[in-house]
Amino acid sequence: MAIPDEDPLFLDEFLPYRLSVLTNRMSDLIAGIYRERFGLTVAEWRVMAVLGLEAPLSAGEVSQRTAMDKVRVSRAVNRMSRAGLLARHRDRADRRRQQLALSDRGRAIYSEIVPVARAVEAKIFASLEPADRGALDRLLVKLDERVKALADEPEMGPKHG
Amino acid sequence: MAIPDEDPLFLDEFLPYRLSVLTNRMSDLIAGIYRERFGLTVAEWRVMAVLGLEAPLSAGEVSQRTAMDKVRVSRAVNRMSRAGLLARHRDRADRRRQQLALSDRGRAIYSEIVPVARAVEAKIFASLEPADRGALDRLLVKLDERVKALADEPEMGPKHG
DNA sequence: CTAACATAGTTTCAATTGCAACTAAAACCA
DNA sequence: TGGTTTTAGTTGCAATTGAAACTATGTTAG
Repeated sequence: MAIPDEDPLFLDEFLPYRLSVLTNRMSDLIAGIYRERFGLTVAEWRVMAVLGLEAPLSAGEVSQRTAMDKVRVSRAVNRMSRAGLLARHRDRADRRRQQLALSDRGRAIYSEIVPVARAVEAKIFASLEPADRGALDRLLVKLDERVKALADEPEMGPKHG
Repeated sequence: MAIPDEDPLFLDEFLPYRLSVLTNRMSDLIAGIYRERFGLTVAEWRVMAVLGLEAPLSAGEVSQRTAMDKVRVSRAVNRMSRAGLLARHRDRADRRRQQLALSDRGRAIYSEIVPVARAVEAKIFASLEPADRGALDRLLVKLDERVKALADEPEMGPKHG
């Protein structure tokens, strides 16, 4: 038999699968909240989150800080600019860049959305003891390092190896 | 000031964000391996994983077991059928359904891919002590339950509330 | 039996995505 | 200085996605 009965692979015990399903569920939940209450996509929320903390930033800097590629940032910035949530000024020193910063309206929404984001996070993690949260934090750090390292290995690398 | 300096929200300390970034990195890594070595997408791998364990299944059953919507399953099944990886037979008792099962060729690839999937999982989780893995397992169960519960709440629900 | 409804799976269509090509501006260098 | 290369950000395009409509079949109620 080709089926390895001795050591079957159950998808719901397979950690990458479980992590993916959980994360997608969580993302959908959160995306729904941002969309409904603020008319923002997750990409836009991320741009807002970094600009709310540190501004002005160039699109490239936003890209690094949000782990989103520059196309996604460009589009999020465009929508937000059209919606009057942020201002873009060409950087005088380097006219390829633009300095991005939240507008008053953007900052107002930022002030509203941050507590909501915290509340959602709190609701999600309410099932975890404080010790569990520390553990989760530690695990995520380890896994993230590991996955980044693996992605850089030639044998496992991204794209064609 | 609109910026809550007292309690700033750092994106890289925000758990939904961190989970999302980690999972996307992991997915990209794994997707690359399946694609390169077996010419399969993640959706196809999932279909293969459940059919390798239990067959025949209908598309709907595959959909439940893989947490993928029926459109995605339909397309994965189509590609796999064209590639000769699985056989579809109309269910005699209910001619709307089809019974899906891996072909010999599908089973051969299944036998090859399962150890690879395990090896990738092992590589990713090699940085974790056995106790850590137990902890991760426990945390994922708790979080998944929690997120599912929240998604069903009217106030947080999916789509328009 | 038949009309209404329900379900399995496919297809259509519009939105999202990201790679690659592009434009504009800077940096390098000979 | 002027040509080549690099970088910031945008746009074109093709692939992916999923909601909603659709087709075919099955079930239920009258």
